[in-house]
Amino acid sequence: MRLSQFHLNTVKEVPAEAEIASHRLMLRTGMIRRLAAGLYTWSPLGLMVLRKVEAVVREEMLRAGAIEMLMPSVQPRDLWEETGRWEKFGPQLLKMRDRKEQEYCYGPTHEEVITDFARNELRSYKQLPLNFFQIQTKFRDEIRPRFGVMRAREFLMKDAYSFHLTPESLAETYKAMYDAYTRIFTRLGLKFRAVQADTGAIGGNASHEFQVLADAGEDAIAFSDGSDYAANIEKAEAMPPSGERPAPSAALTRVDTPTQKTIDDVAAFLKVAPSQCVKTILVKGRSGLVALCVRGDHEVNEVKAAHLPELPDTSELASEAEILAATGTRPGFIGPAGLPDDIPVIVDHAAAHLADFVCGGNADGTHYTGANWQRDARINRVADLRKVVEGDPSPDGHGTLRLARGIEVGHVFQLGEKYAQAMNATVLDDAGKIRVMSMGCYGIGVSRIVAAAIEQCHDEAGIRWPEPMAPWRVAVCVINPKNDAQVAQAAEDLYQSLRQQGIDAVLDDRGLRPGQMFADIELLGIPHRVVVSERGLAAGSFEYRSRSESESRNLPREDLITLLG
RNA sequence: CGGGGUGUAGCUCAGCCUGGUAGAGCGCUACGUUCGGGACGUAGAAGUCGCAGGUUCGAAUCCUGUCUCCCCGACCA
Repeated sequence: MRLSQFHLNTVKEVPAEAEIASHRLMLRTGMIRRLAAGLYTWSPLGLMVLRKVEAVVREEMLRAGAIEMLMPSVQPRDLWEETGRWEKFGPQLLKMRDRKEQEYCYGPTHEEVITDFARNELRSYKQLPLNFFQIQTKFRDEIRPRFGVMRAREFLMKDAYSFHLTPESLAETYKAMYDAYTRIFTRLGLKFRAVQADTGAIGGNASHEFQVLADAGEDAIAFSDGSDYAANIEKAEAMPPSGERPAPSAALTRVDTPTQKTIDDVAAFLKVAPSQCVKTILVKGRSGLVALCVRGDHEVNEVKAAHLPELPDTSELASEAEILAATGTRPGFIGPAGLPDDIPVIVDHAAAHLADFVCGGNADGTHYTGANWQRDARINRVADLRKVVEGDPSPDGHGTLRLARGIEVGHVFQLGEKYAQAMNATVLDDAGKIRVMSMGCYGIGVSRIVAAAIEQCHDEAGIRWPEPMAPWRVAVCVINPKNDAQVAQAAEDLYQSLRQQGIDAVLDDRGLRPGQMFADIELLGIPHRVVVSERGLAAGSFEYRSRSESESRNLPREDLITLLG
């Protein structure tokens, strides 16, 4: 490619609301342009990168035995009614009507369509297992799109869906996908972790997320420093403290805490550690309110709470009015001691291990000190309710947990029979018996990978692409081609011979001043730069500089080609 | 969904409080000088001030409505 014939439009300024590096750099390089909230146009430059990612994903999927197909982005309502997701998916599902008033949605995912395809196509266990994948645009009407293509509404996704007769076969493909994902992210040159993930409302046996490590990540992940244990913080198990709970030694005493509503305020006011306090949160249960108790220095893990039999799949905080009606007091002064009998008290392991603790007094402006379980406060159930924190023991018994931020770029999932059952996707087994198929699904956020890579690989000057993702591997820059036909010709020759050797090179023949040209090439993150100038020509060499090095070196043509080849 | 902002030239923004017919920087066009780290000079093109209504002699500016986009919150008592 010659840049003089390409469309490149780099800019110096970006809107103040572009907060994170990847968003800013994608705008500055012109890779993307915003069309509306969460909708972006990929410019020719941006598309080159997107296609490179896509190519790696496709190659590895094919290598792992998956087969590609393409499904419609617009999907009819009745399919979604079959799985109950027309309602259940919520407002993220973009719904629309056609001229006949038929209802459709823009596909946020394709389980329904593929399952429909499979039930029509597949008749016999002999056809299984099969793993179909597609790479296409999907749409989710996010509450708050942000960070450019990181959390866009429309995005490019690779989704694979596998079909099996047995759980063993599913597990096998799951493993193959896990390995393929590991290869994909490794090939792309990203620092990532595969972490255990919550299977959520879908259930199923196993699920892993692939997280690119970056401070701007929206997910928190926990990993052990003594083993390869890693999990999304939603999933990471908190181990119960060892040993017996200490015996009570203090008397239950009501103290005035007129304005102290938060744990930090109460702890500071009473001069105790937050870890000696019990935090009580009232949520809406399946019937009536439910009290969740964690230690003051811990936080409730919503996802774990949602697994409690007392709570619906998505729990919600009780409103102040509901709390007042149920307990006669306001948020900030709720505690397990003396709570009305009809409110179940569910206590986290760590909180249940406390003795002589501080908790809300169930009367405005008061707390208790010296509270003790059983003697003063009821426990209906002890459970793992909290988010793990740095320094917690690893659940696998090896090492302690550390926390990091991650960007979820891939997710593998054993769905089991959920969708196949709902949509009656069956085959005959070797005994001629009708069997519901087992399914797995495996997603990769292709467009998100582009942003995640920039998040991980950039510096002051711009992007520093891992080679497999760079729009071009090598930029040949010409200094003052108009003044010297020999220089222009030498650059042209070099460019041609690089191309002939299969080296992915671009010729910057725009005739810009050097400073401007170099700044652009660095902003774009081209891994290798070669400068062709009168000076170098006279010396019989080319000036080479790697994007990751601050010094350039002069190389004769042959050495240069060897280096780049 | 709640709160707060925002919308002015292709882009990034100022002007609005205190009403008098629109500005800067970048970018763009032409010419000249310059030419190895985002050059300089001269001249120029370019905006129904988001939209609708109102107040006023007069509205980018004040009022009402509406839309857009952004930020924060929507679970830590």
